[in-house]
Amino acid sequence: MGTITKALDLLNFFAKQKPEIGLTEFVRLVNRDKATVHRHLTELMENGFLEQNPVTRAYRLGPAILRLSGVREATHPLRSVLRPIVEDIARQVGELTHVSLLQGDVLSPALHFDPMIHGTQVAFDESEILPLHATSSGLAVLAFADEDVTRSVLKRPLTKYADGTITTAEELRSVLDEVRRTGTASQDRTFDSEVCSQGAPLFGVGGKVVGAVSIALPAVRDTDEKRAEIREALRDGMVRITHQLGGDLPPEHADKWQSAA
Amino acid sequence: MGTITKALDLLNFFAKQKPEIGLTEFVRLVNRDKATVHRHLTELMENGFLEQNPVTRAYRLGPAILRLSGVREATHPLRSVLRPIVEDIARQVGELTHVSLLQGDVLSPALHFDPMIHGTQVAFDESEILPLHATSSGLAVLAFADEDVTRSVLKRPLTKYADGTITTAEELRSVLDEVRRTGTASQDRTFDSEVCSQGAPLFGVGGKVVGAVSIALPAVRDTDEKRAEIREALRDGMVRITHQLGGDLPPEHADKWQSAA
DNA sequence: TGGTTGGGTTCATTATTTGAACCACTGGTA
DNA sequence: TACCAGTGGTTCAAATAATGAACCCAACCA
Repeated sequence: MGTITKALDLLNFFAKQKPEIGLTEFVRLVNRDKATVHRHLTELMENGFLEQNPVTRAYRLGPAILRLSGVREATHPLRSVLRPIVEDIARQVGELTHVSLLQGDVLSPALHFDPMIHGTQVAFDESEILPLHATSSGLAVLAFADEDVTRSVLKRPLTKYADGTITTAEELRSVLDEVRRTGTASQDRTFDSEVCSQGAPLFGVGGKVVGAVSIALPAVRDTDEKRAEIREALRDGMVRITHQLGGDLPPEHADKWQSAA
Repeated sequence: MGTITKALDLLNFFAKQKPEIGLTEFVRLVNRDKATVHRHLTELMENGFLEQNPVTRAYRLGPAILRLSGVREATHPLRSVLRPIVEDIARQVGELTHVSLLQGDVLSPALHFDPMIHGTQVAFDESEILPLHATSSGLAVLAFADEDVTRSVLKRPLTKYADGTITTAEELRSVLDEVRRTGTASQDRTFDSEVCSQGAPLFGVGGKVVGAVSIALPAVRDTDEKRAEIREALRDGMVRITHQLGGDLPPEHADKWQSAA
């Protein structure tokens, strides 16, 4: 792990629930020497990626992020392109729909929309990083990703998040086979103990997986009919989004989703 | 310059006009060894800060940025808090108004709004980094910043952007004295050869400068009356924004702006 | 066929990162 | 008052990780 990665990794600990993190807490989180962490933090700060709360001395994300996201969105307007499609899917099935992008061996949420037509909702945190092995999005990605992504996921222990989480390599492989057969991943309480979800992969140019679109709903609403309805919506949605991204369905798998269109 | 800074520095070359940059172009831009640049780029990519155009192999900003800006905006809603005030100021004077934040010895645009009521407009690029010595925002910041910021600006040569750019240390110091007296910085064609602007500092907790609010207009519209009108709007605006940010005016200077309220 | 420009890699050398121990401050408390 | 535990931050020798000259490969083109 290079110095750059170590430093950038620090940024991943920020989330909506954790907007400010102090030096000592960081040291505990990453299990590295205090001096090292401190130097990384100050260097990130000098570059505007962090700023320091002047009273608590805790660190928070800095203004450089704002500028960069401005550039990214201005030149590659992913969110604005995705938003109408995602909202459409969400309204169609009446449940929270989100798109995440593959980033190394982890998923980074890009956009979500909840039509809010039910009394209970899934609490989706757009700022939280999603593990590949414990989410339907992640499994949809893994199933169609290069073999080395799967290998790098298996290198680390498969953290158990909820009752349904896959924790063994064999189980994972067999689930991935199933996902490859059907084209969508279906998960029951694998990441959150009250949430079920289904996901479908998204492809970029050349048929490479770039992320996933997924629909999540409270386990209590997860009936068989609803599940079928969601699967159809995802098949349709993943084709639309992939096309919008300028991507191509991998020819050897294309029939799984296109037949639905 | 540490490795982390070198890597993060690469990200600063992206702007709306330059959304994708190849390896060789990067090498030219930063004047470092190709192998080094390549390693930095791939490490940034592994962390999702960059992604690669699969056909041209050029690099562009990656999805990690999106997630981080989501966290930052969710936990420290700067833009959404600033937007109404900035729009109000812009409509009041009828000219482009923007807020930038101090980031090391450079300014990073955070938000801008153009009421678009005239036939010609200033082309403001929210993705471009602003130098401190050549913009009214920068001078407003420098005038009230710690002395070491000024020193670090003077360490490097003062790049000439347009006819009016300040290029000598003496000139800069005398202008800063003037800015400290009046509370606002006024600049005539210092960054762009057709644009005039005025700026006022913004303060955070404890009266530390955190950035600037500034109004820019085509030189042809820059009359004496308009200039006075803008100055008043800025004085009023900087007080409102500083308060919104939870900041305090430095007591020894406060009268310069508050008298206007 | 040879020249150019692009992206990417290798490996010995070198310089930068690292971490144990340290200091300084704050708040609690005996 | 003195002591402790908890912050954030710094130092400097030792070790690891970053560096860059030279290299390869592919595409383009004349």
